[in-house]
Amino acid sequence: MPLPQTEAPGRLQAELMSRGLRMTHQRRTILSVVETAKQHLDASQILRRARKLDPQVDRVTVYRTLKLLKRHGLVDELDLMHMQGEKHFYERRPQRDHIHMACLRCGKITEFESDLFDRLKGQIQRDCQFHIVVTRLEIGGYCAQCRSASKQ
Amino acid sequence: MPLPQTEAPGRLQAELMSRGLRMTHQRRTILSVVETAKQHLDASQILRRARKLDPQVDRVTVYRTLKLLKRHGLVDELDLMHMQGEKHFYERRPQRDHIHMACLRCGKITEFESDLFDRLKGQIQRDCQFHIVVTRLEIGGYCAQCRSASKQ
DNA sequence: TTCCTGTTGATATCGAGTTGCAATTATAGC
DNA sequence: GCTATAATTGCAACTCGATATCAACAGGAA
Repeated sequence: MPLPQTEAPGRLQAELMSRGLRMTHQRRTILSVVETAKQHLDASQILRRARKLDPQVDRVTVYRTLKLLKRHGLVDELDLMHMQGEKHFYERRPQRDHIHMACLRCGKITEFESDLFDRLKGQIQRDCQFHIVVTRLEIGGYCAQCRSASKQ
Repeated sequence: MPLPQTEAPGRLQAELMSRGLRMTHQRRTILSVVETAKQHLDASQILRRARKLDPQVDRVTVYRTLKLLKRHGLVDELDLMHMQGEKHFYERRPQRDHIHMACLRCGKITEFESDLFDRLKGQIQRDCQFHIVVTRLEIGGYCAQCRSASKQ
């Protein structure tokens, strides 16, 4: 019995299709996982979730699909300061770049947008004649909660 | 015949000793490699250079020493946008944080300091109540040379 | 010089990611 | 709706950076 294909195509899927890429069942599954993720997932987490939807999906296909999405600028790859080994995390590329802050004590990841960051990128493009394609600003430190907790 | 131990101890070595850490021959060798590096080196390059000074130095000791230096905030670990596989690169932590720009075409790494970056960090500390320990801003794109080369 | 503890090296191992290749399948053209 | 074909997939073996274990060793305080 075929799975119900009633859900809306999703932005990632529409993007890939408009670029003339084949839309396989596996890709649809992986894209839906990435698209609906509410946190930063690594490749093995994406695989696990994809397998729940379609047990046939292979590790290799996840890696290949992530590489494809990255190459097309549809997802960003994060390291999150290597706080969890050498894992890489993925998120849909947002409209506006943001900064990732990782608390070295509790591990919480916070996101932050800033005009200053946008201006900094503008300065770099101008002063260095460097055409920016992708940025990654990750900050390690201690979040407000952990700071006040350690003061007591 | 013992190697001449006449060279000045070096800042890294002095730092580690002042923190009460044992100064072994291997550590001295690895520190001198890191300290005199004129480019960003990965672990295997550091090993190769260390072995030229002391063929006894083991891979494992290089990894352990780098981890130690990182933990003490004496070196920074860079990914350089993963342009060369999963290698990590190391550099002595500078007085003032800088940005790394990686050209996606020629691979050149450029460094850049900016008041805006310093102000951005200040904003984050203030607005997010986040105590910054380490930052990493890496930018991928196309350098001036490659941009003008591709226009012809 | 001695002793104790931190450090090292050899080996095995881990885990993320990749490669080669035969089998499968999406899709364009009829 | 078929068919052809080129892209995609799954499997297995593999690469490579990094880590764990543990016995042997050595820095440095007393």
